[in-house]
Amino acid sequence: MPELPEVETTRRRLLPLLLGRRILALDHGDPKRYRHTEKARGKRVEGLSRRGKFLLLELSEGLEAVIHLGMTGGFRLERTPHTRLVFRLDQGALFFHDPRRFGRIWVVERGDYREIPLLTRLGPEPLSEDFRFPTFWEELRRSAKPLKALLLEQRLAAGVGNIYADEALFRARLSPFLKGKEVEKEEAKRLFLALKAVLAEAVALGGSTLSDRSYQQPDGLPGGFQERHAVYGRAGLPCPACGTPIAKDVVAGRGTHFCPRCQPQRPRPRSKR
DNA sequence: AGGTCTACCTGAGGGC
DNA sequence: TGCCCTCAGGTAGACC
Repeated sequence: MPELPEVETTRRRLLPLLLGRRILALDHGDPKRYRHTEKARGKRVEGLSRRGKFLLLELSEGLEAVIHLGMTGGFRLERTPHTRLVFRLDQGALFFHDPRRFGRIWVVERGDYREIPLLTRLGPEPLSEDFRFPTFWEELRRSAKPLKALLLEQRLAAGVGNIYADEALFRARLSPFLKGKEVEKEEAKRLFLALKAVLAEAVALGGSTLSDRSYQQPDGLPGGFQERHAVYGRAGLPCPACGTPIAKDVVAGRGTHFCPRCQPQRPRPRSKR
């Protein structure tokens, strides 16, 4: 599932293919999912950035193409059976592949995100200077929601999805069930640092490619972070830290993996006396 | 306010 | 072998 590291890797690989190119047209037959794409016709690609899980393609004449990969979206150099949209360029083409069709594209006036409310509600970029512990801690302690739900909301940090939420909680040794307001400052600090570390490491390895290979780069290259997963997709397998079998449960409606021993359900029982 | 459920999609994998 | 069922998850929205 494309989360921050996968989207960032996609951005880096697409950059040389798109920068300076002119878009001849975006071809598709699905105007509900791919909005106002006619506006991109004839525009030049001036930049490619990322915000959370959104790719932002800066176009000439003050336009912007906003792309969300959904669960299975990605770019390919050749047409696939699940190509949903084609970027026809002055030199070559790029194929938007998306078996489950959860991906979305909007062409808008630059910065006009009225049709994309989530994009305006995103919290800070966890790998940027904007990600600051005091704000993180203030938001965390105000909420009665479980940590897993908070991480998926995109408010504490933009771009975290199911895989990296589970991996960050494991690294911070915090239960996904623990409520924000039950977290102590030291624990919050661990989570803050774990998020940065796990995301940075995953970006450095090109993200995670799962066994269904739904996520890969345009040239077919897989990511390398899946081999570092400590808990995600490892239910029943031994915890890399203590050997206890990894548990799987549902939190916030999502499959959630954790080590019942390293991530106890209650905050660290403070030793009395 | 938080929790839970459903919908949107389709391929993969388990069970029989 | 083959069919049926369930699951997976990013996000929105309904409802308790």
